Amino acid sequence: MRREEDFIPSPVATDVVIFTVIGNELNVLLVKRGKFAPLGWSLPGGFVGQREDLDESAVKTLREKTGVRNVYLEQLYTFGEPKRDPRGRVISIAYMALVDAQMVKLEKGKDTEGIKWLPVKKLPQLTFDHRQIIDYAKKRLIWKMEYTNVVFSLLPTYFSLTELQKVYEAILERDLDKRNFRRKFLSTGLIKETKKKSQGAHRPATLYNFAEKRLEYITNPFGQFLKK
Amino acid sequence: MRREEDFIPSPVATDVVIFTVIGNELNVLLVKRGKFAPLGWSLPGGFVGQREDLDESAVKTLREKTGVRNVYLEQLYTFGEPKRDPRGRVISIAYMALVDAQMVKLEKGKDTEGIKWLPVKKLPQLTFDHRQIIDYAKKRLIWKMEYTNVVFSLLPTYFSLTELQKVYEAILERDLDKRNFRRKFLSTGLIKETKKKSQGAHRPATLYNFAEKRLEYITNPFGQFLKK
DNA sequence: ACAAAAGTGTTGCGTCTACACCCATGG
DNA sequence: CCATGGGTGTAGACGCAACACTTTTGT
Repeated sequence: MRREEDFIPSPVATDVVIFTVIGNELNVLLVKRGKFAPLGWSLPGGFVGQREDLDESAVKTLREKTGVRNVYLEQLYTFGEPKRDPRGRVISIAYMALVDAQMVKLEKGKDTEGIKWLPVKKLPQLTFDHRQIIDYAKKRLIWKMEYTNVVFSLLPTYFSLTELQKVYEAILERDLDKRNFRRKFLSTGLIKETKKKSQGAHRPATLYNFAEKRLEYITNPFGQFLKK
Repeated sequence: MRREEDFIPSPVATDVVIFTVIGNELNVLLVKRGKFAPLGWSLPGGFVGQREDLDESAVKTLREKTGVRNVYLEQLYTFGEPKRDPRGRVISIAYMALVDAQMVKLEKGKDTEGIKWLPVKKLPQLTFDHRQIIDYAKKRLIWKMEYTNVVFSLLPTYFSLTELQKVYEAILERDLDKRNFRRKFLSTGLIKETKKKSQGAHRPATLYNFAEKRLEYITNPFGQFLKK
């Protein structure tokens, strides 16, 4: 069925789009390649080991760059256009991870000059097809925000409804109605009121936490989760 | 970042879940491996060539087995569990294709004893993790049926509303209300009435065709496309 | 007392669901 | 004329969008 020459294997890598929300903006973690060409900002990633599961490879990248584990991680898509890497063919399995920025300590690798959160709306030029991968990841994230409770990965354990709403607004890039948002979210049963209150200069907000920190599809009622 | 030994590349293959609807049932195309172990029913697939795009590789498999081209084809997910293939590590990029069974002429490959449509609800034991791949593909298909017009790939150019409904019912595995189905589908503007009529023993049905044979997300109104 | 953020209900509109009978044709 | 599948409308329930003021706290 296939020609013999075709059986020569290609290197396989994983690249991880790590998102977080900082100050009302969606940010992505990028590393500046400083040692090997092509230089410039890239997604963190690495080759998949011989005996390594694909998810493991992505988890390892995530742990090496951010120090976090046990966060939301999802396989997105596999990019394999033969010329996507100018140095030779590499097939890349893209992952998306969602983290609470407060939990992250950025750790520079030895091949990299820098590692930084950059706002998705104002990205510099990126190496390879990484811009395309991020665009795809963002679309998927928007979808997931509307139909699932993935948002829990972007927030600390205790949070106010306003903080929750701000995360949605940052990612959907539109304002939501406060009363409708609260009614809708509370009716899902995904979050529980706690006895804690926020502290600060103004009226303290009731803090909530998630009933279950695992991915749930919102089927109540069915239909788009958030309209306006 | 990665250990040297990890750079040894693994073979990469594509496996294609080819669906069609035959007689009110969703079917999948399987080949019976007759030459090389492990013997038994498998998804059609092949290794990705050195200079071959991933989509191309899937298209090639599809063409070799069914003779069709220009049908709906979508990358699904990449399976890479190190022991998924007992002969050694193979990373497999799964695709889903949708075809109109009438357009297909099954073509036996030289490594295969047989090639056959089998109903998804009563599959025999499959080799590797192919059962899992089909289960995943089916979930994705159900989703796409509800939110997009992918159904056009499963039907001939001209079709009646009843035929259209039967395809939905086969895949969603539930009955739909005839009046609601018609109203809903017609209101999307995705199909056009034609002057043709079906022939047969009873009252002739008006035949329709698709306004555009490209994938459209149904955003009218937003929300689940088909309830009951 | 004032600034700032938290919190709270109602109404109108549109979409979805459930449901039963007549129509056109071939045999 | 009968069997078979094609084709049609309405009413009630429910979810969604729009909208503005009061409360609580720290300073």
